[in-house]
Amino acid sequence: MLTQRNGHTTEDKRERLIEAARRLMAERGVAGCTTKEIAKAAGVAEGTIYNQFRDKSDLYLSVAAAIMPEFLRRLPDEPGHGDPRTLLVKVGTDTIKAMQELIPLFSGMLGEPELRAGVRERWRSERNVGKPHGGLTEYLLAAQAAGRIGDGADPSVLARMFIGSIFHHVFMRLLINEPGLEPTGRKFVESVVDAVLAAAGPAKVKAGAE
Amino acid sequence: MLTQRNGHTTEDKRERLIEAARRLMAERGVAGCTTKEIAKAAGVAEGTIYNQFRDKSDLYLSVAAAIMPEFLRRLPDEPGHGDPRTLLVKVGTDTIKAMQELIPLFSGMLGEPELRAGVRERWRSERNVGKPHGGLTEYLLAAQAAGRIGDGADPSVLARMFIGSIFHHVFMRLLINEPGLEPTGRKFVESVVDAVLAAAGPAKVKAGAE
Amino acid sequence: MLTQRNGHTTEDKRERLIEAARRLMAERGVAGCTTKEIAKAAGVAEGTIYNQFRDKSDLYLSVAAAIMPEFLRRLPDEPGHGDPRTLLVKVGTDTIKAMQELIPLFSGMLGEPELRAGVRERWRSERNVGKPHGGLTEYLLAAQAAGRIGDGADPSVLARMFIGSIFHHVFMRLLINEPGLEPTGRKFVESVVDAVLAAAGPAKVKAGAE
Amino acid sequence: MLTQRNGHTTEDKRERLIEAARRLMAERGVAGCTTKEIAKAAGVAEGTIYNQFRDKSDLYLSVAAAIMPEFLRRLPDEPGHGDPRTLLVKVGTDTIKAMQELIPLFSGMLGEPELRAGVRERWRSERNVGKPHGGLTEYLLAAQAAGRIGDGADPSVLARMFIGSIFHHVFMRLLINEPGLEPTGRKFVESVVDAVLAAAGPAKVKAGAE
DNA sequence: CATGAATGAGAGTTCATTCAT
DNA sequence: CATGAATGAACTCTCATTCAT
Repeated sequence: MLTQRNGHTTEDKRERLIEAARRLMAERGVAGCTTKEIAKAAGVAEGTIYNQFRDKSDLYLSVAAAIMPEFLRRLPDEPGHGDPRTLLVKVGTDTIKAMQELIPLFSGMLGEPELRAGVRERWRSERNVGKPHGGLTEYLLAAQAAGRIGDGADPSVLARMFIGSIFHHVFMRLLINEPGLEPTGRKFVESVVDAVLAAAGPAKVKAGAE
Repeated sequence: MLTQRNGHTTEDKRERLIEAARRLMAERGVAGCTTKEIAKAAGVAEGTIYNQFRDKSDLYLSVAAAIMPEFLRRLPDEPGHGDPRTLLVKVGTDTIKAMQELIPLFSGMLGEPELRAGVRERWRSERNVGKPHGGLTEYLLAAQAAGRIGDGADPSVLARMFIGSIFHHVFMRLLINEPGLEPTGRKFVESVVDAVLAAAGPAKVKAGAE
Repeated sequence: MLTQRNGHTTEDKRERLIEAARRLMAERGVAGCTTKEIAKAAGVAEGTIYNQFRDKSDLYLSVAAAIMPEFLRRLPDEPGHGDPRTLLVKVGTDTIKAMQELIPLFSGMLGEPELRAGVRERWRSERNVGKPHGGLTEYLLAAQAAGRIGDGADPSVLARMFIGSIFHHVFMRLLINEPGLEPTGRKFVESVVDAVLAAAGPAKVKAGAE
Repeated sequence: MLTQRNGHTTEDKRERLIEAARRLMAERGVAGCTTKEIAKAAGVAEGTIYNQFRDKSDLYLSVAAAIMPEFLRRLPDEPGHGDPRTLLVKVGTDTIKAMQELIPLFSGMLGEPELRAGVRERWRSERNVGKPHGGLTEYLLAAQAAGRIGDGADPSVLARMFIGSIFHHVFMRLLINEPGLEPTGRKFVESVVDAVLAAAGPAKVKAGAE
């Protein structure tokens, strides 16, 4: 690993840039984020961005690529254990937190076809990335199979409703910035989870009876 | 009605600008929309924008103000009649169409605090504007009271799930632009409506039995 | 005289425009003065300016032409009477007041050769206009001839020093806007008058001895 | 010294911009001076202005800051030597030259309160800057103390008359641009100096008798 | 590979001027 | 002659990108 004279490695710089861009983009949106600011926040020269990334779009895509795996890792590898309601509430509040970064990022890409093509390209290779309900669908399917939640509804639809509600909730909060909204939105998540479980119908197995 | 030298009326110009901006913003997002392009698309000189609107933000807010009432008008004034499922599917597909314009518009505002403050200001005066689930909540409440849908879930939560699912669906489609997705997304809406009705629980009154 | 339906005469509009332009230009300088503002201040439509004046420059020149005669009228027609010192102090304080309008006007013309050519043209036809020391020179010459002030210096030079001191004084005040400076600058004028009289040398005739 | 790709040094660019702005502003005034022109005259891209200066105002203020020290340096450090008349004539002709740059610069600032505030701010820290008669006052005071000029008048007033006459002279020349006026105005300066010395009264010490 | 001054296309905005009414 | 919406050239300033060091 090459160590530079300032004590940072090259790999470091790339990561620092992604980290800085991620933070700034979550705060101010993509449009309000200049390369100068990102470089300064990362503690590197502006030109360094162009050594590490092809252009600004490439940096954005790398930020997106860095966030998604974390986002998807919210879900348990083994869905059979624990109370589904408790788990879904946890997943929901985690999702709220993650969405606060993801939404400004994605929103800034809407108007730029090239960026969108890039993100599409990158996501094609990764399972479930870009389809945030995908992992959740698998979890719900497994939970239905185990009888831990009802099987009265398509788990894919349940997952979309769950994610969609939270997505919309966070989006509107970012847009309107109502000071009254509770920061984590736990109560909101709980009511959504209850509605999702109600849509699924009665479980075959009592929760917590493992 | 005063006719200007180019054959258009004054009122016309303002409307044409809003119409052009609306179209371009839905296509390319707010950021990818220059005043020059908007003026050209409206068949008007760039300076005319500044006769009709204080600045570009004011034009954006006017576009938003023009879209929202149309969006809210989707809902029936009298919720007691018609099959709830049929109606909700209609509302859902209308919402999909409206969201295709609203989402690029709103997304472009996320990074700009001043725009957001402006939209907040304008919406404060209008009932339900900016809270797209509000009108729907009222409809569902009335439908529950009439026994046309089940009352096993908070109608506000049902409305959020309904709107949220569609919002997220359209957003991701705009982002990923999967050519495979059906344009109107009717099938998607139907499955969401079914899940919402399932979450509400069994209706007291048979649908269509009026 | 043609009377318009709003009760103003055409001549009125021209005067009102000149008056409004004069006020605004003294306040904000020529550059900070738009045709829209001037028209509004005059209570007429913007287009009316172009009925009354060829263009904005023509309006400026008309303002200049309106101010100068007033400025020159400060001097007494018959210089033989009154105490020269008292009179010069009066002339000086009047000049300060006039300069507060003239300097922003002239300053705005410096960078525009066409305006300058216009003002040169107009002033060529009027005696002493544009040579503000000219009238004063004549007064001082007469006062010297009458023995009311000393004849130890060229009256033209004395006049230039007198006017120049005040011009510079007002200019710097407009530039720096020192709040400490007394508004009328009477004390400053008195000291300048004393120095001018000192430069002229002792008078042959005692002041006030007529 | 870092050499940039076009062969100029960085320090060079800043100086070249100030030099170009100074020349153009003296020629055409501040208002008639675009950033595009200044950049072109300096042989630099327009954007470079904004690397070196916060905005156009900052460039103006830097030009002003560059001119003033030169202007003040006209005065001798040791006022006791040389014939006062000869020296004052030299100072006067130097002042005429300097004023040809200073007046267009200052005139352009009259209508812009922010610029004026900026120049006030910068001048507060430098002795005598912005009070062009200040240094001259000190010289005249010393000359009076040495008996080389008369002490019959307040040296501060004498200095103001001297500077004021020249200021007004140059201003009107810039405004009217009479081709007949001699370029340096030496004769004018001589007559002013004579009047100033006359106002001061007879010297105690014969000129040139050191 | 790191740097950051230099670049210039292009953004939003202003404003003197025109002209159909 | 009065009006004021329409006009578009020209302005200041931003910012992703380049490249000599």
